[in-house]
Amino acid sequence: MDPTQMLSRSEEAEQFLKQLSNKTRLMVLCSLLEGERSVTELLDDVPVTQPVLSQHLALLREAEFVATRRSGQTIYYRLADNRIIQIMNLLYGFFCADD
Amino acid sequence: MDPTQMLSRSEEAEQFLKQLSNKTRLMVLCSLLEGERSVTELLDDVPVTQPVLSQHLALLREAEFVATRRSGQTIYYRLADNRIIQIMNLLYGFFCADD
DNA sequence: CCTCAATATTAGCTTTAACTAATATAACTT
DNA sequence: AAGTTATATTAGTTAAAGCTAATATTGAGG
Repeated sequence: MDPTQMLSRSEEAEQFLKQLSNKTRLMVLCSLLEGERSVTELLDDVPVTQPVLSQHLALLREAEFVATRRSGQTIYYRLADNRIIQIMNLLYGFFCADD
Repeated sequence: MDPTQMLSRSEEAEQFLKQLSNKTRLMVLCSLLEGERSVTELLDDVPVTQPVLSQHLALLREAEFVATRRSGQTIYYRLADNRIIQIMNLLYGFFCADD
């Protein structure tokens, strides 16, 4: 591969991985692997304060890893990137299998 | 999964991903996908200075993502973690396919 | 032994990520 | 309209990652 392209591909991949490299975001994504969840439901699963969760959700939205739908005051999050599903399944196998 | 375990699994996964989340390290690992490489050979492939490359190699060694073998003054690096091969192949598909 | 080539390490600086605390917005409920 | 629940945002601080520049180590060859 030509060097300029190799560099820019690795920068994209770096960015992608960094957006994933956080325990709170991983727990959120893992929870969403099972299906749609409201913020309150996520707060039950993930041991963080509400503002911190909200900040991580904002990042996941900006990365377009997740999408949302509103129903009244409740906002439901779901996975929106097939690459995330693939990576999360791999990571699940590495770190969470046989539990 | 029990909450304490979920947290510790996500911390492990976070750590694992962070060690991967760097363009230089990704280029190194990508190069090593094709086989063993000396530091000098890696320097030809990866656009960084020698000390920077060496720092990233140290991190990859500590993570045990790579292993080394010495031959005279030359040190050869190779992939040493099957999880890395799997993730790199996935990332290659996401970011480098059809080039 | 002295020098050169290959590789590694350390210190200092800058940038980026993540947390806390406080506050804001938006939509139901009475 | 006022209160309450659900969610988001912002400012400020701290900690971690990455770079540059300088220097150290290790092995080979004369």
